Amino acid sequence: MINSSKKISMKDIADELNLSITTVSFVVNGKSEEKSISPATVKKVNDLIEKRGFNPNSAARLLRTGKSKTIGLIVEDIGNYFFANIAKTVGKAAHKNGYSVILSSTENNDATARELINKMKNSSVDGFIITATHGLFKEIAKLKKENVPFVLLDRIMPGIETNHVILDNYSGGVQLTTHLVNNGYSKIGLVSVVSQMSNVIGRENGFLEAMRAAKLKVPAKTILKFPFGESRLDTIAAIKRYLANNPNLEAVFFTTNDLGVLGIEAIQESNLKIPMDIAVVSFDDNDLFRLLNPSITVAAQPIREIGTRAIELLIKLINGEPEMDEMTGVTIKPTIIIRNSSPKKILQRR
Amino acid sequence: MINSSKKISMKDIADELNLSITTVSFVVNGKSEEKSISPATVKKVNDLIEKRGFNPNSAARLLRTGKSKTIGLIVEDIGNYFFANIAKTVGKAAHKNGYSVILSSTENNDATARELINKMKNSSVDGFIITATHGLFKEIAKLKKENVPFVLLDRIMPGIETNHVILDNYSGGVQLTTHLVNNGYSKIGLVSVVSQMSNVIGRENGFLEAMRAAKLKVPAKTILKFPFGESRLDTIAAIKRYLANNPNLEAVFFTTNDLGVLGIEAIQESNLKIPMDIAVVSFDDNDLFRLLNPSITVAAQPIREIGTRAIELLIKLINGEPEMDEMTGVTIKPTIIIRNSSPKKILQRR
DNA sequence: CTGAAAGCGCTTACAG
DNA sequence: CTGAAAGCGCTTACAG
Repeated sequence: MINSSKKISMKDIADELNLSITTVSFVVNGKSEEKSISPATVKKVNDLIEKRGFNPNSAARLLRTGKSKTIGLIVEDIGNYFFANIAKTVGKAAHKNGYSVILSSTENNDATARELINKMKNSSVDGFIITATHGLFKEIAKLKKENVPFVLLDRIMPGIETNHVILDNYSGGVQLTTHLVNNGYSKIGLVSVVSQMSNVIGRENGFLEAMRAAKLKVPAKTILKFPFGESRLDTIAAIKRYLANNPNLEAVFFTTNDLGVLGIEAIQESNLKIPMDIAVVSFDDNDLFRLLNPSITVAAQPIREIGTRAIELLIKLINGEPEMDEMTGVTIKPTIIIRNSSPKKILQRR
Repeated sequence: MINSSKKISMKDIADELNLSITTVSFVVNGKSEEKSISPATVKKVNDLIEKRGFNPNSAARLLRTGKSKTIGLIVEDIGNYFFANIAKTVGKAAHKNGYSVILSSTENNDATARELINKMKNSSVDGFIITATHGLFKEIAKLKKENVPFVLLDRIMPGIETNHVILDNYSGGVQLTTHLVNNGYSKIGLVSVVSQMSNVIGRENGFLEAMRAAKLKVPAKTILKFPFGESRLDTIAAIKRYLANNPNLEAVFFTTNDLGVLGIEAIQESNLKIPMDIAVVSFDDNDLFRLLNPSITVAAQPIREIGTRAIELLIKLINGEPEMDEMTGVTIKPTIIIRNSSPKKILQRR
């Protein structure tokens, strides 16, 4: 293919100006002061760069310097409201600091996550923000051992001390549950996801602990858990069955955004009314929870803050600011938003 | 910094095995057959690679070959449901084909978009999927002239023929409006976004044409438009004022997902009931529209199909499959989902 | 104030 | 069946 508009290099600029590549490189990299390049030369170079539309080849630069000015963002599911907005926040801050971001979803699959980390590692990202999956222990340990800058987001890896930015899931679980208890509900079900990750465990333990503190029972059949990636339809059907099998349940606690949405769908399809027939609380917030009638009580995550703290921490790590062996853990409090799906229990029909 | 776990290179492998880098490179790149490397050698090399955890340096490879195996995805707003799911679909397909994706949002800002394209260009992405902004004519024209593989998503650039995957926005606008008309609504307002981009124009023209065909008037004050990036609160306040100023409006057509959500919020805050006080239709679908009571009639975009077609087309372009000067345009039909926000008009209170 | 040259880690045409 | 060597486009220590 004849490419008339061939990419232009520093050599082209240097040749045309009868200068050395060195000099061009100095002005391109803003070192003209430091290297005392004459203002006249600087101007000539800059003018020609402008005219020719020269852009330094980042592969060459990366190969030479080892700095890609790229960060790897690995999330569970970019289609999810929470992670999409994490990506938005991280992306903005990254660009402000001159970084690009390579993004990928793990779909909570260990093999995918491993592959992503390896791939990004040898495409030389300068650092990672990672939403870990359960089986990622070895990879995370390796990143740490290799001094790769990274911060864990949303969940930590039990057994490894790492930089991280997470939510206080336990507290959210306790608060949401206690709120239900205080409003008079005692038969409270839990709909969650099969996971050994710290975020889910935290929410579940918060629920369990609050129930225990209130001396309330949690029979096994009032706990429903889904494997990640269960289809929408199957999930709804299972929740409907669960509701039918637990006719005297007074309230349900959904531990995730996605589950909350499908739970509401299942409740509607079961012709149950919130909160008359069943009260509802959920983790995470979204448009549906806010605008549904009745609106849904939630433990909202301060998404912007989480994203911002993560990228700021990562950039510091990349710049070697904190001592490498000193870990920074940030835990952010959820915002409990009491809405209309969990009022004081007066009477329920079921 | 002492880095005990220094990155291992082909040279290390070659030296340890008393082979040349050439041979190692051949087996790494699966050319052992073609170059008739002895099976014994291949095994030795592969074993050591495994043992040492060698990964080829992609910067070096890129510098040499010019292929980065990375695609650039530029969307309007990754926080938006539509684009988040486009990113998800594109990411999956990309990985399946061995590509990474660099992602960024333009926030509908020309300068940002320009910057992103330039940055990605010199970080040598193999191709682009771009949600264009209005002022991007020059850049798009340049990409085309330089034979950079790219496909425009969601909206085309008037005046340049390019590969693209878009929705039939006009048809969606016509269908949604005609549906309202057929159900007896005549005073129908339009809430849209200030934009000269083809997608918005298409939806608006569809609305206008359907109204004209039905011989219905569209007074100026029943049209409300927002600049991109208007704050949530300001938008809601403006829609409330609009509703108050148009007390005899019978229905509203929202041209985007985000506007539809905020519109519903404004309607709720105005103590108006859908559809009794005002009927509603919107472009795009989401959890809220599906589960709200009443559920909202929409023109849904087949997101997966759009994303899949875009990435498939791009990969073909990167592989030079279609003739470079032959453009492929894909237009996908929206799915009209009639729900409860736009029933046959019996009586309205306002 | 400016330049010649080494080297980052690969791929590949050529040689044997 | 395997290897020596050039070169991709930069950055930077060193020299003058």
